[in-house]
Amino acid sequence: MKHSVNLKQLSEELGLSQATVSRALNGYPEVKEATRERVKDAALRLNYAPNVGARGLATGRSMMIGHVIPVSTQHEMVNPIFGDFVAGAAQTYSGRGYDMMLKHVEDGAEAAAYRNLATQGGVDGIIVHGPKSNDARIGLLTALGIPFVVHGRASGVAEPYSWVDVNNKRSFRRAAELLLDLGHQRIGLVNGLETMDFAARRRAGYVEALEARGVPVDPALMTRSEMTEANGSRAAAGMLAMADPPTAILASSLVSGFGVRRAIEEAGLTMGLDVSVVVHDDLVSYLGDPSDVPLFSATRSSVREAGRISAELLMDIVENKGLGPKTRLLEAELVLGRSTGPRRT
Amino acid sequence: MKHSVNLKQLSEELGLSQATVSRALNGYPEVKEATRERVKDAALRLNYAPNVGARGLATGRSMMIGHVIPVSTQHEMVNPIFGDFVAGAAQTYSGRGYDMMLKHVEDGAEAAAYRNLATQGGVDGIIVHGPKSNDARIGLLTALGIPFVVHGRASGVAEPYSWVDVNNKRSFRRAAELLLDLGHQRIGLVNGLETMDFAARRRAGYVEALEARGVPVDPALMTRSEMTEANGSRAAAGMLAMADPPTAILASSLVSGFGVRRAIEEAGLTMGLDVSVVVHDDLVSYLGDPSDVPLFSATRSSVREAGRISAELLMDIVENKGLGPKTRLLEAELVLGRSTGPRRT
DNA sequence: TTGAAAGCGTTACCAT
DNA sequence: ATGGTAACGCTTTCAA
Repeated sequence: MKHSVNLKQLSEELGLSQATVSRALNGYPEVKEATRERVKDAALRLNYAPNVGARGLATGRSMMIGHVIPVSTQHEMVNPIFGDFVAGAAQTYSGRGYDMMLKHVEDGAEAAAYRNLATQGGVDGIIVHGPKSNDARIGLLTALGIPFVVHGRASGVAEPYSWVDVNNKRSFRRAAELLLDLGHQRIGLVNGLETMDFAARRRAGYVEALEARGVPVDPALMTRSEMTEANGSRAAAGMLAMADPPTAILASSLVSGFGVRRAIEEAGLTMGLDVSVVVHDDLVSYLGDPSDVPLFSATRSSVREAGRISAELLMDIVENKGLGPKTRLLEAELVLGRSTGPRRT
Repeated sequence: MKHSVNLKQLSEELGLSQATVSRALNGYPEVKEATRERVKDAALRLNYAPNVGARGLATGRSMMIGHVIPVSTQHEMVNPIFGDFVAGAAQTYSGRGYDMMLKHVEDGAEAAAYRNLATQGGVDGIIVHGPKSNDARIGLLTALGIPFVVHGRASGVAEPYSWVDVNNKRSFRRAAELLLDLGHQRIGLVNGLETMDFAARRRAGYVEALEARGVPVDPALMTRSEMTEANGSRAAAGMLAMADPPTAILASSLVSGFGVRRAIEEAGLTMGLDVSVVVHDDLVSYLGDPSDVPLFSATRSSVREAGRISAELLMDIVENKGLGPKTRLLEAELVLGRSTGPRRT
């Protein structure tokens, strides 16, 4: 049983030309209103929907935006914020008639994958996830001439490009300032991998705050590793075992914050009393009321918002509503947990 | 600057016909090896990639699988397992030359959206997420004749269809049996919304276990609500406030498990001592070593595996490698936490 | 206000 | 082993 028709069949059924039917359906003004209604009815009745491939061929636009899933084969963790970002973006696309394509790319084949994505005509634009400080993809996509927006920034890239990012640097400067205000002089930083641009910015903010107060920056108090609980725990444990341990720790994510908490407990210390902890989180959390949970809060909606904004920006670029590269700097969420003055100074 | 060519330009450059070039690139055996090499080189050099729309038109296949994002506008929570499932699926698609399209659908427009998805020729198959016990989408997609695989099952649907599911019922039967073995007679169930098929199955397993032992099933000990921390907490608090409170609680997810734990603490009780807790989890967790965490463990990889299996199954169906509907029943992860015998009986 | 026909970039059938 | 050419289903220019 055939459950749908194509344009030709629809037009024959109506006794109209394909051209007229197409115009009627696409809202061209020159079509008589009566005709348009008749066409719309028939389209609905016969279950007509234009073939996307054919339409793409004819218009040169695919109405599709590509996202590349940021999974490295080495550490096979899917970034937990990815789901929410994508959900926000997809919703926004759908509102303007676009769809979203998700592409999985193996580690080695990165360049080829982006090149194909840009060449195959399958997508009108691309969102770049998880930029490194000096990310080759930006140059590549610029050269290829396909519209793209980076979620995050690449500090090492000189040429202009469009991005949407959270204010990581200021967020970490503020967090450090807060701890400094409380009297802490030795503040540990448990950071993510600093090849990732966001992590580098976070450290910069932290360092900036210390230097502004003349507090020495101790490299031994700055760790960087993938943001897992185990790493956070290891990093914090190392610091706490020092001869001159930190009285406060600034953790770069919900996940490493878990590890930090664990390390503090295992060291026989009390969080918020012996050691203050501040966690930055643009991460997925499933906990409801922050007041019940000392360590972190839920910021899922902010990630979705970032997805929405990036999507909007990219579609504008695709549709040429904006000329040069555009950017959006968002507020970072800063979650304060158990932050008191130093105790054992 | 043009950075890529189409088939025509490529063939002209080579002095060959488009047909030959196409065959060479698509691995047809009748092409002379020397020619094939020459073509491949040129394709790489001139940055040729076949236009997906045109190819789709010609072949009748889009090499794309559609997923519909399960976000209801009411409770705007993206299911946390979605990200991992999708990552597993995307990886599998990519291995066989498929891509993944993610479609956001507003609550009201469900039917129309699936109908278009099936009609537009944009996808070769569909994965259905979050089935209700009597899910209309299954009948719709079957009628439309497009290949699809359901992640989960719809108990109320009589017609055959393909699905991949976790053994929720047996998992909950076992969990309840475990608690019964420990001597518990009053076991609370904090379940998800039972319009969702998985939640109904979970309750069935729980009830089955109790009835098999002749333990009365108390409706007051069975709650159902969306699986959030707040709901889990509310549900557990209600039970604990009863004249005859449960000595053990079976929670339907990591998230509600959090809430249960909170309620127990707030009631001034001790988990594992006053109240035992067992959590079922096919959910995302970011914690490393389960031994450190009494309540739950990480099962992210199992969700990705489900994504992989569903993807593989669907592609087989699309490619007609299997005839009738096929199914796969997976082991459910059952996480035991602080489960001791009843204390205050 | 409508129709005819020329693409859009492939693949696949039929020749050679 | 290779070439010519008709689809595939749509949009859009040009005519009427």
